[in-house]
Amino acid sequence: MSISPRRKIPEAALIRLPMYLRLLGEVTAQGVTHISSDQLAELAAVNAAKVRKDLSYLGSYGVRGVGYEVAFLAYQIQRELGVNHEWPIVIVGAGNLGQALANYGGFVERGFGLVGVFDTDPSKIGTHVGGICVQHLDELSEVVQTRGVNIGVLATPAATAQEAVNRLVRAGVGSILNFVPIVLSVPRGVHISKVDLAGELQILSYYEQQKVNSLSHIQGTTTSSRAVSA
Amino acid sequence: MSISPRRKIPEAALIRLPMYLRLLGEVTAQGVTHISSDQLAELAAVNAAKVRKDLSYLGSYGVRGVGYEVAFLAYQIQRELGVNHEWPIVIVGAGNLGQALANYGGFVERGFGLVGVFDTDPSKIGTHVGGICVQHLDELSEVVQTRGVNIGVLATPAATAQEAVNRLVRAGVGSILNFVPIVLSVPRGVHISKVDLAGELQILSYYEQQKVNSLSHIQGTTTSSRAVSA
DNA sequence: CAGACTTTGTGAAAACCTGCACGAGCGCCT
DNA sequence: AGGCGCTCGTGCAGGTTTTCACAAAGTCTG
Repeated sequence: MSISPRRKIPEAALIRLPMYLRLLGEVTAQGVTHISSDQLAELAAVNAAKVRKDLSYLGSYGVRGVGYEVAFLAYQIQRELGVNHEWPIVIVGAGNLGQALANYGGFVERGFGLVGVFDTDPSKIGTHVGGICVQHLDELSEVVQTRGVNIGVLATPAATAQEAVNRLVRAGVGSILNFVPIVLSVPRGVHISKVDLAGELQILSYYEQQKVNSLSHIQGTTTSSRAVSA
Repeated sequence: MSISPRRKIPEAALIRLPMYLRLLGEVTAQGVTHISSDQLAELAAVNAAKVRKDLSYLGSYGVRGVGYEVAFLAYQIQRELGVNHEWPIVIVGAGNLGQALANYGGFVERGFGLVGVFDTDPSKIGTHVGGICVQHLDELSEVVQTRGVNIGVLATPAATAQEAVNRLVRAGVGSILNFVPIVLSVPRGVHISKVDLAGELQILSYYEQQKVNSLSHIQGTTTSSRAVSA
């Protein structure tokens, strides 16, 4: 009846699938053809039961007493993620980050071909980044539609991000990877995945601060206000 | 007895604090002095009860019937995150991504001053990125110790990432923001935060694939095997 | 000052995720 | 063929996160 699996994969499990897929690629390169949940768990630094449960959402592709066939499992994950074929992507915003992402080899390497880079700054338009000529944002819709783009990367300044998203959505993009540290509003059905670089550092800062605090708690409070400057 | 709050903030709540902090900064710029959990929830696109519970981990800083004083709340979040003072950071790996991160203004803007960029490639060493002269990885330990660096950013090729992490840890770095798509092993107490750019796209790809699948399910299975190439 | 109104902080319920433990199925060896 | 050892798939218990709902505590008005 249905070509694709019927179940929906829980978010928490979904997040780990790219990691499993990458690890399977690595062991394949080493000539490994079969792998147990224990071995994969070790490589992924997670619990083996979790690996089995994650993989069970794809179907019963393991063999009891043997493990998983690496190539077959990798294919099933690819199919479930939809990465068994290429996805064209566009980048909106050709600033620092946008340019770096355009040049980042990791995307195309994993099947995401860059087909457009857009900006509104006249001084950027016409320059080449990542083998692509930067176009004006007004061209976005045209490119998205002719190339069948579903996924966009947002790397504009904060002030223009929402407008850029509106354009992406209007053009037909259904999922957006957002590097701009603001909360975007999008219609139902459009997926946003956020990467907040400074936010990540602030979280790490919390853990480091905790260490400092617990140290000063033991030694007394002598080190508490030293580095407080602008 | 203790300078800092006694409780530990749950991971899930911690992740949202940087967002709240940024939003508070924005409303401050607009002249807002007080804000309710409802308003903040709207800005953050989350449930209001969640906002209140998140903030309650910091202490009882709200006033019933009134809301939160923006400046005071912002200060408390900053203090809890440890971002009320500067943190020096280093970047290891001066490739595409490393250079872009070094040039990325968002870090310094939020209190993370770049004090070193390291690589092992002789052709990179001596070049300037983000206002910093790229040094050989052998200099890492010296810089980390003299500058009191606790946080490092990892952006090397996959093959050398683990070795780079080992050096960071040995030098005394306690938290690492990892952009390299491999599983790192670190001693207990060292915190790793992972950003897998291609992985994020693969997750978006899943959602887009789901849309395609459900469409073809309704219309019949005609579109299922067209773009499968490469 | 009392009563109406607002908003916080938090118990309790619901939803979700993780990890253990074990039954079930498979291959191999004798 | 039968038994043994290995590993998957999953029910269940424990933990975490989210959401609801409401008492408590404050402001404001007349």
